[in-house]
Amino acid sequence: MMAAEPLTREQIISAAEEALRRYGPAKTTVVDVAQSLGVSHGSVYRHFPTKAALRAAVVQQGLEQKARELRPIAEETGPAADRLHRWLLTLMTIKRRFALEDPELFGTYAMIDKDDAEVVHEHVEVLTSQITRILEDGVEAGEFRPSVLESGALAIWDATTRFHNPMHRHEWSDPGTTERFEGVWHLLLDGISAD
Amino acid sequence: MMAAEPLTREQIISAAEEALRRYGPAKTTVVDVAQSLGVSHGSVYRHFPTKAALRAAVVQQGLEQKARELRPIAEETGPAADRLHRWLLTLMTIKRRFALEDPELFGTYAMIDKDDAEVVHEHVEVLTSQITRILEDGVEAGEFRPSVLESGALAIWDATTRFHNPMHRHEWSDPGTTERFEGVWHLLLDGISAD
DNA sequence: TGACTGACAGATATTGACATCTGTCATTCC
DNA sequence: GGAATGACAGATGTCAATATCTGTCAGTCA
Repeated sequence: MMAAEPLTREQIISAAEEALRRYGPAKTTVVDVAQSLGVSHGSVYRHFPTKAALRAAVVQQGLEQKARELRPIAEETGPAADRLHRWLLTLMTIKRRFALEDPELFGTYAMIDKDDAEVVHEHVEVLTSQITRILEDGVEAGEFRPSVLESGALAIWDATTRFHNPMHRHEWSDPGTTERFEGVWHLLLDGISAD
Repeated sequence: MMAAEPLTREQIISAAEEALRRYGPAKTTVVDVAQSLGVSHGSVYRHFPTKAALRAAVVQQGLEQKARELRPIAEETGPAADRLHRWLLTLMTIKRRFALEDPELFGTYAMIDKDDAEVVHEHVEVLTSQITRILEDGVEAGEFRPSVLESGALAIWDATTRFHNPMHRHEWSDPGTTERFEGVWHLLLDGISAD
């Protein structure tokens, strides 16, 4: 009918995100998304091969945004231990706030499957490389043991899973969650061994 | 009709466990359980107020059994670090084997909700107290920092969640899981700080 | 010609009538 | 009288008919 401006991939992702936020993953259809853009759903399929691919694109964009928020902390200068502590706390805070403020959209993130596996893997790589950056600074400054560069970033990621993995979201409202995080943080920093 | 031997709570739990193992949580009914015992389902309700309570009892018994398998390691004598390492590895192995060999029954454990919250909480307490036992021995022997007794056991539990929490069972088949566990273990033992 | 449409087939989800299950309790049995 | 039964009401689950959605593609429009 008309084509004043051609439909873009970004517009579709935004519209899909908004729909997911409002109706949740179970209720949003690609016809809904198309309608909110004033086009037919066929046009959406010009840009995304499947509905799952569209959903993955929404998740990817969201995760990239989260990584961008964390990045400044990783790139600061100053004591590495303090930076890492704040980086982890911020990660936790971002996820918790997201879970609370946008439960439907967060639910979309939580129900990842094989289609999103690549997206999630990428996200973990980006974030662990931010951790690695802090660890490198710490090692250089003599704050951290050099051997942590081996598998330290992923180990820190794994050890704090309970506090940032969406699967654990229902435990985040338990009182004492912050204390438990601090307990893990202490262990990560100092270990259990006597020096 | 007849009452040669009175029905016991334990018999019901065993029958329910067997039914859950064979049919899974979705398909087993309390009528099934009663039938396998040759009684009417009314008799089951004499011992358990609800089906959920029966399920919780099955889970509780199973968790107690798991704790019993771990206990010898916690009560050994010898280097505490090695014991803790083997204790965690054994915990991981028990859970992984259970998930593999009895997927239906394991699924029952994985779908915990508020009814089982108390049971799970108890289980965590029992296992963290085993960890505490090892930590105490380690502190006494001068192997571990005394301060780990504060929140160390729970912190170790939390930091290894990925490797023993049923929620993460789908990640256990990833290659590299053992390496990732060892990475976390290393961090827990030594921390990231230079000494 | 290239962005978009809309009718279409097959897949998926919803609905509502029906069947089974849970939990209760007055009654039976020893 | 203590243990078990089985008929029952309300809750939950099942299934097949029906409606909606996904993904395709021949055709329209500028």
